[in-house]
Amino acid sequence: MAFWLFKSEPNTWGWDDQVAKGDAGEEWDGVRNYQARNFMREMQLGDRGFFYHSLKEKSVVGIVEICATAHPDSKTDDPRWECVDIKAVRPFAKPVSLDEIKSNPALSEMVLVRNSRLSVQPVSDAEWQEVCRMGQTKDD
DNA sequence: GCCAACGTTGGC
DNA sequence: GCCAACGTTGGC
Repeated sequence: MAFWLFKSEPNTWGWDDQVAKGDAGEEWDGVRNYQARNFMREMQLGDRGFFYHSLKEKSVVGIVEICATAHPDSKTDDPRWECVDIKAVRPFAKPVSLDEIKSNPALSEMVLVRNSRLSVQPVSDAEWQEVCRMGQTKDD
């Protein structure tokens, strides 16, 4: 299984919106960046991801699961853009802030630290485990 | 609200 | 195909 990170502005599409969609999940639409799209094409059913709030919060707030693999983005007619569907799995007991991630040497190579602008990112196994530990949340 | 970093666009 | 100009993102 692979791990990912999805970034969103909470006032546009936040964790609470994602939870409201339940197990049906929702398209991760609106991505207009080739790197991010290519990562979504690699995603498999059952892969897990972090849900990250940018701007004021700057924290990983929960865990999501891929519930549909890449398909055309319904919000555009441009065939270049695809997206996956994700559903909320569980919130973090304790949100993990960007500051905490940056100050943890084990996470210094995270894409979130290296390239803060990429909205869909891969996360390594070790990083996944570490951030889950910091968030005091089991991924099962 | 500013600005640095990055990606995209379009003229040549 | 290069590169300058521009727009967007997101941390500060």
